[in-house]
Amino acid sequence: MNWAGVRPMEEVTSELSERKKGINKGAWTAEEDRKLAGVIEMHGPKRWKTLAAKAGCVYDQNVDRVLTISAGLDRCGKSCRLRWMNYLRPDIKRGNISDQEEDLILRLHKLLGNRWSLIAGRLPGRTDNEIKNYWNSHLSKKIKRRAKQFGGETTRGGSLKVQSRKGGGEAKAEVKEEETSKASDEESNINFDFDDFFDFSDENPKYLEWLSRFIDVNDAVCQF
DNA sequence: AAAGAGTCCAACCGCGACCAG
DNA sequence: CCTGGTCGCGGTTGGACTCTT
Repeated sequence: MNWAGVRPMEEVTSELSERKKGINKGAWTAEEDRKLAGVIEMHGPKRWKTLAAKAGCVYDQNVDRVLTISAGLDRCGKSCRLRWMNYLRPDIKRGNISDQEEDLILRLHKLLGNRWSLIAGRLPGRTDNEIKNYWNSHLSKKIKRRAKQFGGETTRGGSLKVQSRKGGGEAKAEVKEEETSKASDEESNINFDFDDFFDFSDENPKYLEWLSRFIDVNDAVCQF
């Protein structure tokens, strides 16, 4: 292989981003998916802006050189990240939310409010977007129906709200007594009730075993 | 069969936090 | 300390699909 005239990755990256004036929007095509998956396979799911520019390049990491350049992804880094996180990731679980998962979502939402990423973190293979959509399309209605049915009585304990921490790094749920998450307030006639949340007395053992894979119940109780 | 209403979900947007220079 | 780039989050939107009339 003759490397003469083959340019370093950094040079190509900056040229590609220069070239890109129009950013593509809307639904992703199979070709875009393939390009994005390819470039993530090589570089890992990070530096999304750079990845978007690199997609379309055939890159040999052994020699840090670009072998060929085809049309890249006219997508912003944000869009690439979202596509990967919500659709392309290999560990994504497809299919319907099970009853057990639904129950866990309900419990976690009571505890955390609209902290979808935290909730998703307890449900392997499920994305925050998926859970958020599921909540908005199924569960919120279900709860409203139930509340109507039982005359709005949804709580018997004190309320606990979770500070919303938008953006940045790993999620740290800071539990605070006074906080206002606009969205959680909306549903939050549903106040958190420790007794209720951790009351597994009527659960069958099989479910508890499943649940314990995602929540260390003892740990959780101790934290409060 | 057609039109309107309702539902679902992928994708976009705006914002705030983090971090390197 | 400040600033710009980047990332991740929750809210919202819009189009495709399904259901109802």
